[in-house]
Amino acid sequence: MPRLICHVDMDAFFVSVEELFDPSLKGKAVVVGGKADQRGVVSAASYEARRYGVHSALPLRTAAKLCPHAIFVEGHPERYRECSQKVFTVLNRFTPQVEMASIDEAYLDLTGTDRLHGPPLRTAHALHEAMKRETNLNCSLGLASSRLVAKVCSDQAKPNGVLWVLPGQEAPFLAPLDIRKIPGVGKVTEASLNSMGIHHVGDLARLDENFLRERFGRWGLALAGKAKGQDAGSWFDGEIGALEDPKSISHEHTFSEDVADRTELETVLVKLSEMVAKRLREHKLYSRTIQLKLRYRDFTTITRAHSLDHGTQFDGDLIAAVLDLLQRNWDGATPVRLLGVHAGSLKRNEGQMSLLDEPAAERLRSAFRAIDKIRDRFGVSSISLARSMQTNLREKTHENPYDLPGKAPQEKEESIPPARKPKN
DNA sequence: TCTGGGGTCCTAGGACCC
DNA sequence: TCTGGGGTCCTAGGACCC
Repeated sequence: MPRLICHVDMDAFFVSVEELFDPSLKGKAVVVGGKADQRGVVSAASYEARRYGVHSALPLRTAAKLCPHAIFVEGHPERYRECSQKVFTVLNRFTPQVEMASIDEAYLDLTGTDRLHGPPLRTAHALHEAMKRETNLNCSLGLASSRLVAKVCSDQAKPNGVLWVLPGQEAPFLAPLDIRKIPGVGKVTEASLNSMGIHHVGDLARLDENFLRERFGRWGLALAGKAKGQDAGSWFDGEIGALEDPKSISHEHTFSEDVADRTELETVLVKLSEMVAKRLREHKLYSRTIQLKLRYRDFTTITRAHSLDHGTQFDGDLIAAVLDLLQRNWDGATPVRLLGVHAGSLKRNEGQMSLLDEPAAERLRSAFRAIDKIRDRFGVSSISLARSMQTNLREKTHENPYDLPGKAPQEKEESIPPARKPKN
């Protein structure tokens, strides 16, 4: 029996959520992502704004030129997460086999649920209506025998539609579509395929697998499978709904104007490190590879990594690694556009090489639990390790205060600013 | 046009070990 | 001595997705 996969994709999700909070936006050209003159790109555009050529990833300033009368609104990640949770709740009632693929889309495995919900189209329509009723949001649904076809399907069904591709009809459904409709085919692959005279999925499906493998390596094999609607390649395969740990956690910041001041760069790196470390602790994960990212004015971007001999989830370790990487890789003069801190090689435990004995490690963890609670209430910047405020001192004394992951808990001082109002 | 932020996966070279 | 082959780790960069 073929699988029955449903892909649910929320329509103009960020814009629709903003409309829930401000109904006056409805029916207007709305751009979510920031102010019209900011450095940044469009996160989402309403269908009205799209008519002027505005789309996500477009620079905000360009969007403003294309659609001068558009309303530009700041994004609200908390609102989107909250709505995403409601979406999940609705879906989860139809089957426990739900997997949120991102904040606004999900896969459901509906194989064998016809006795419970009826035939596929009836199930899909029930889901569609339940979503509208309970979240006030529109979505589009794709039904098919593979994730890949279901995803392409929901895209074809947009906006606010339902589309089912019957088993056996995958190839004829895909054949006339533009190659770009295949998830994983972006600008570069498209250009490359176009140069070979391949424009539609059907052209690709007719090609010899070996030819594609010679031309594109393993990616070529995956492509051949995709052209036939198979969940070929690694990540599309597998159970729906299996929860997995994240593989990396990162935060980055683009300055509104390029910065060449060391202290300012270090201050931002400390903050980014603290945010990453906090999320490592929330996930109960330890990272062994800390990476610094630098982007310059001309957009050239470098990443420099350092692997530790033990995993860590503590601010000081990340800060030490990242400041050291900056020291070694930044010339001290070139203006910086973006800074990033990335934690990779994530594990559920520290590994064998921990520098701390277990009681010390537990004292540290408990100190950080307290710190994280304060940060949850008052914001990340409300509390820092005393040392992390002394980036200047490090320069002057030529010693690195972060060499050890919190030599002892008493080294950390809580510093709560006098009158800082809690958010909300 | 002047390019965010959070991710995943893949490739490729060099080190290092057996 | 002029020369292997495989496996794994580390690092850097890039395509792609939402």
